[in-house]
Amino acid sequence: MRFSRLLGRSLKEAPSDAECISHSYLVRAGMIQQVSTGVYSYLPLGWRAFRKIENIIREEMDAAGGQELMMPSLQPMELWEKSGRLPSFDKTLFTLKDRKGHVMALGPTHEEIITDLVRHTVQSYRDLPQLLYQIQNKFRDEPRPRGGLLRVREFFMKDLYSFDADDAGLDESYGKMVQAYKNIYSRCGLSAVMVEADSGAIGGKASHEFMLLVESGEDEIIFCPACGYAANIEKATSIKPAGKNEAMLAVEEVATPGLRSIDEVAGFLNITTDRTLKSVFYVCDGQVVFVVIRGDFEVNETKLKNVLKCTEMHMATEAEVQQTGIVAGYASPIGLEGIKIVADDSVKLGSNFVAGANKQDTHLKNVNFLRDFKADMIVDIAKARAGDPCPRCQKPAKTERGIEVGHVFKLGTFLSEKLGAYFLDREGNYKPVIMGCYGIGLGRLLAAAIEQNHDEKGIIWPLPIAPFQVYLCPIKDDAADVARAAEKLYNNLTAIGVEVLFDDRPESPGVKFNDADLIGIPLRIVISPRTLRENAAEIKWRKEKDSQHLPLEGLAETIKSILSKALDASP
RNA sequence: CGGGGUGUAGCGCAGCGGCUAGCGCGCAUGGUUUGGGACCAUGAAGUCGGUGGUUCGAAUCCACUCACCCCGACCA
Repeated sequence: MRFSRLLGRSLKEAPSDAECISHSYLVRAGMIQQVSTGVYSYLPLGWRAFRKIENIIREEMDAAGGQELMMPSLQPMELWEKSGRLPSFDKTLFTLKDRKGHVMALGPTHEEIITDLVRHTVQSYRDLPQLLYQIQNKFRDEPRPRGGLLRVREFFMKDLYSFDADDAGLDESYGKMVQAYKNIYSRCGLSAVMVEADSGAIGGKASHEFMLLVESGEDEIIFCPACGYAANIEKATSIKPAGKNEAMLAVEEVATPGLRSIDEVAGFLNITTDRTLKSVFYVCDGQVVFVVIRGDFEVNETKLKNVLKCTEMHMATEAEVQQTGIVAGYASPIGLEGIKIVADDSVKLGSNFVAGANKQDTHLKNVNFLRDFKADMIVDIAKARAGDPCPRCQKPAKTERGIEVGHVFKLGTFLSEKLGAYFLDREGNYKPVIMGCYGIGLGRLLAAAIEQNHDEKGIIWPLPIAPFQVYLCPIKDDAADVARAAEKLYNNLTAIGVEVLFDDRPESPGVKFNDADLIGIPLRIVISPRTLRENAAEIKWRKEKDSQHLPLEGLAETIKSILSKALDASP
């Protein structure tokens, strides 16, 4: 490709709305352009990188036994009503009306469609297993798109759905996909970690996410360097350190004027926060729930939502709290009636806690679980903490941030039952197909790759997903011999299948070098009067500082073998 | 959905009652340059987000509205 013909130009200044690196560089390098909130066009350069990723994913899906197919974005609401997942998608679902007033949805995912498809095509255990996938755009009206390509409303996703006759089959399909995913990230030149995950709106049983670890990531993970335990913070557990276990003392009131937060109260009474009980209120499907947890822990809302089995949950507003008669800031589970109380199991770890008195400016000392208050549920709803012991091996756990670039689920049979995807097994029994689903967001993976691979000058593409492999950069190309040598090398490289971006623009060296760094093509070749004096060209990797000179003689072949060596060596 | 913010040339911004709306980058033409975002000259490019109002006069003040951004809620 000749740079002079390439659509899109680089920008010196980042768009003012770019808050993360990948967004800024993608726009500055002329790879994407925003069309609307969370809606982007890909320009040729960005699309080439995208297609590299897409091809790697397709190859791995095929290698794992997947069959590619295509399903519509336009989906009838009836299928969503049938599957019962409408409430969990709710406003996230884009809907529209056809000319007859019939409501349709723009598919946020395709489990409903594929299950319906399988219902018509799979009748016998002989038709199973099936691994079916698609690489298509999906639509979700996100409450808040952000970060350029990291969280958008229209996005490309590879989704594979597995259909098996029994649990052993599901385990096997799941295992194949986990391996395929590891292959994909590694072939893209990226290092991803697999973590245990909450299954969220998709529903189902076991679930894992694949994370690219970057500081700017919006997900937090807990991991154990000693045994390898790793989980999304939404799912993670850690061992809660026991508090002081003393003989129970009599409850007494203590005046705490104006002190509302745990830190203020603990500071005032000169005790540590693990000697206190914290009260938090949520509204779950319209019902107020009182949550009590030891003061040094935070509530993990995902866990809470799961134990309450509710579809909509939010922190109670001031007004909602007051309606229940609770005194905000001084709330207490003691003597509370008519409200569901959920206690974290940390309230059992310790004694003689300080808790609210349900009375303005007052707390209670020496509060003990069971003696002074009870709970409707006593469960683990605490956020796991770095530093606390790992649940597997008891060594201290650590925390990292990451970007979710893949998610796999064991769905089980709830969708096949709802949508009627049944088969006859060997014994003639009528059974629901057992499902799994496995998704990768392509645009997000592209952006995450940049978050993980860049410097202050620009992108540093891993070779396998770079839009071009080589940036050919003649300098002083009004000198006839430079132009001639560059043209020749460009033709030779192209002829043997090397992907070259040929910077044939009449620009100064500084402009070309800076664009080369910004766009981030892995290998840069410079031809100038200086190199021609030695009958050579300068070769430099984007990720490295130093360059070397190689003879022009047979250079195209030399470059090709350097590239294939590098591709083989990539992680 | 709550709070905050921004809409002026392709991009980044200034102008915030006074008449022909500016700057930098980019773009076009010509010339001089050429190993890390060169320089000179000339030039093209704007319904000042939209609607309505106040005023002799509105990019500027007011109201409404739309779009976009940030924080939170929420969310693969």
